[in-house]
Amino acid sequence: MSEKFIDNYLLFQLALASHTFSEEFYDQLRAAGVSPPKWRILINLMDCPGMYLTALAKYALYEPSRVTKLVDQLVGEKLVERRTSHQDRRRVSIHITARGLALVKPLIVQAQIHEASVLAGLTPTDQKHLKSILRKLAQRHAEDMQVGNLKLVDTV
Amino acid sequence: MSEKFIDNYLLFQLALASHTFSEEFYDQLRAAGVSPPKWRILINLMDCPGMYLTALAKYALYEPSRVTKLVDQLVGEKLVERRTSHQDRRRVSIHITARGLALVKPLIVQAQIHEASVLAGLTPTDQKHLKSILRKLAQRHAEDMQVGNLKLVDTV
DNA sequence: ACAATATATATGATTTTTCATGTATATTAC
DNA sequence: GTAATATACATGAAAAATCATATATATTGT
Repeated sequence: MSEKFIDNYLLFQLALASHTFSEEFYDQLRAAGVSPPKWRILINLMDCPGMYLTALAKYALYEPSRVTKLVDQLVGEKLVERRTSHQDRRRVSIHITARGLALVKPLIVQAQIHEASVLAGLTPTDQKHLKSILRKLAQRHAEDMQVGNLKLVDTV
Repeated sequence: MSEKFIDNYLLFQLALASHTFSEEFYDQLRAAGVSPPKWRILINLMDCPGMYLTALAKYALYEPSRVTKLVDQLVGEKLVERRTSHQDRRRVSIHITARGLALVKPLIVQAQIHEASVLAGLTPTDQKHLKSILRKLAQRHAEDMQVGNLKLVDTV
């Protein structure tokens, strides 16, 4: 029972929880032929269609140059498309296609079922506390990344 | 204020929290010339010296073949060493060297200071709840991975 | 004891990811 | 209006990570 540093170190505890449950779900994703990075891009575009590439990168937690390449692939599969902004011709807004939606929608259902199975391991009180605390922690990301006041989409 | 799927999806909330705070600390690590994967290996060996490679992989959340390569590098830097087990000659136990300890110890202090700064954003009650819930969630990893009854070290 | 199977780690090819830099457009300062 | 700077995204070389498989040793069943 010797107490290890790791076991009470918040960053490790968060990484462990995130890793454990994400890998569980990623197995389901891969079975459906979707790589985890593609899922992360598609689900963010579902929530916020037409997001600019940079905003998408911040929300999906990837570097912009990586998102460029992921989008290249997704465009090749006709799951998303690029549109150059007319307001600012440097910017590219990314749109999920009907095909992309058709792929991602059933996965959202699976994700919700899986999430429920994870939460089922906690008491209802713990469930509420966890979500509430994670929301508070998320505000720090918004501040650090200036995600809050970021221009997200191409409003024509 | 439209509620997005992502913002209330546990796996994303966990990934976001983990990513945000880990990246904060990784900046400090890189400033000290230590890559995040090397830190993860070293800190786990600090907690449990002589761990077998497979056990180390499970605790550090990496695939065994990746740990082989990380250990190769760390051996090259004389931060760890490999020892073949006499009980089971397939197994390799990894030991942190004095040089490795000297490198990692000050980083632990930095990690604790950083962790405190993260927790400072929460009320004491939330802090307690968060750690307690994350411990409960960690049990699932132990079960899934059979980390609990795994033979960890080379007991000579 | 022997064959068949399983486990621990390593290896090398392939794929991903990162890092530094390039190109185009926009913004700011003068 | 022009030069200087900043921003958005893309590109390509380099580094890292993954995947399938190899090798060595252990374990199991007969």
